[in-house]
Amino acid sequence: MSVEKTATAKKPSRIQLRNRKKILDAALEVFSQHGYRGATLDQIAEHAGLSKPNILYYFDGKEAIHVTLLNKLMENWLDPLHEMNPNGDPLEEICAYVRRKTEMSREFPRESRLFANEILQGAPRMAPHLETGLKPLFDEKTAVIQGWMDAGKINRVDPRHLVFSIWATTQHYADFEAQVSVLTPGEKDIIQGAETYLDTLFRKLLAP
Amino acid sequence: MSVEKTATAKKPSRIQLRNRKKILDAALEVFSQHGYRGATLDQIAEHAGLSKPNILYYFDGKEAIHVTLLNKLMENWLDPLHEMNPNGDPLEEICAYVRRKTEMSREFPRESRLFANEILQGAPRMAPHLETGLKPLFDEKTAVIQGWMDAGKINRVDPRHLVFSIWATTQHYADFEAQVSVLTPGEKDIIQGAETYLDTLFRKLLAP
DNA sequence: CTGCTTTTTTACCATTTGGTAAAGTGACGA
DNA sequence: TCGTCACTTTACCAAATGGTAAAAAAGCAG
Repeated sequence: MSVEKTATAKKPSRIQLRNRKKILDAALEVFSQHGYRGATLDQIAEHAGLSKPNILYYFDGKEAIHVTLLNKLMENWLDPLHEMNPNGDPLEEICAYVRRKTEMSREFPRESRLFANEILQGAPRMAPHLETGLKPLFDEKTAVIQGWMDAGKINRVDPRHLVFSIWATTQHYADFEAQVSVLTPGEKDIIQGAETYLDTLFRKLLAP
Repeated sequence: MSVEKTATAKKPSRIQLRNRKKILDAALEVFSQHGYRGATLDQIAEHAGLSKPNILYYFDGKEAIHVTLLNKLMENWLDPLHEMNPNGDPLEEICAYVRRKTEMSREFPRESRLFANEILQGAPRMAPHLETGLKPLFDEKTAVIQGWMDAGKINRVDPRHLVFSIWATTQHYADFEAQVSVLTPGEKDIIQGAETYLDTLFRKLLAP
C-alpha cells in the first residue's frame, strides 16, 4: 500500500534510503513554499541534487511524493495533541500543549506551511486523513476538555473553539512568517515572546 | 501607474466596467483556491465566462490581474484596524476590532485566503505593500495599545503578539475552513460561536 | 575479473500554459 | 448610412511541465 516505487518486500538499499530522504526533504522545501500545483519536479530535482528522471525512479510521480510527505507529516503533527494527558492537571496540560505547538512552529515551519497550503486549497489530498486521523482525536480531546470544565477545573468555554484558537495562534508564526518578520524587524526570536504571551492568554481564559 | 490595460485618461465604458468586474471576481475565486502559480488563465476565463484572449484584452497578463486583486484587497483589509479609535474605551475598541475581523472572515473568506496564500508563499508580490501599507498602521496601532496599557486601562501584554493573535484566531475560520468544517460537521454557523468565544478570550486577557 | 542488478543519464514526448496576431463583429456618432 | 473605434474570436506559438524509453554507468556478489 506504499506510494513509493520498488516498495516490495525487499529491504531498501543504503542508496535508496539516502536518495528517498534527499527527495522528500527537497520536496518539503518546495511544496511548502509554492503549494502542490505551484511546485515543479524540476525544482524538487534541483533542490535534491538529482535529475528529474532519477526522482521518478524513486517515486511514482509528483502526487506520490506529495502524499508521502503528508502521510509522514500527520504522524508527527498529531503527537502534541496525543500527549495531552486526561489525568494531568487541566490548566497545565493545556498550557503544555500550547507550548509544544509553539515549539513545533519554531522547529518545523516548513511542515506547518505544507499543512497550511494543503488545507487552504481545500485539502484535496488530505480530506481522508482529516476524517480518519484528526477527527477522532479532536473529538476525543475536546471531550476530555469538556469533562474538565464540567468538573469545574477550568473555566467554561467551547472546547472546539479553544482548540481552534490554539492551532491558529501557534501556527501563525510559521505560516505567516513573511508578515511577522516584516512587522517585527530585527527581532532575533519572536517566538520566544509568543510563548510568554500565549501562556498568559490561555491561562487568563481558563483559570477557574 | 495602474496595472490595467487602456488605463489612460479616458473613462472606462459600461462594458469595460462589467467585464473587469467579472474577471476580477473570477480571479479572486481561482487565485484564493489554488494560489498564484496554481491558478491558470483558462480557469479564470471559464469562471468569468470570457475567452482567454478576451481577458488579456482587459489585463496585461496573469500577474497584472493578481496584483490588481491584491491592491484592491489591501484597501478593505486594513479598514477594521483603521477604525480602532484611540479615544474610545480601550477594551471595547479591541473587542470591536475582533468582532469586525471575525465578520470579515465570514463575509470575505476568499479575500482572506487570497491574502493567506500570498503570505504563505513568502509575499513575493506583496512585500512592498506590507512595508508601506501595513507596517506603519501596525506600528501606529500597537503604540496606541501600548499607551492604553501604560495608562492602566487594560492588562499589560506585548501589543504585537496581541494583534498577531487577533489576526490568527479570526482569519483561521476562513483560511482553514476545510479543516474546521470536517471537525464541526452539521454546524450551520460556526463563526457565530467563534464570535462569542473570541470575545471572552480577549476580554479575560485584557480586563485590568 | 565477471556477470547480474541497481542506479543514473540522455534523449525524447504529449500536454498544458501564458501570451500574441490578426481577422471578425458590433455599437455608435456624424 | 457609413466609418470609426471598442470589443471578441479564431488560430496560433514558444516555453514549461509531468512523464517515459532505453542506453549507459555504477555497485556488488561470486
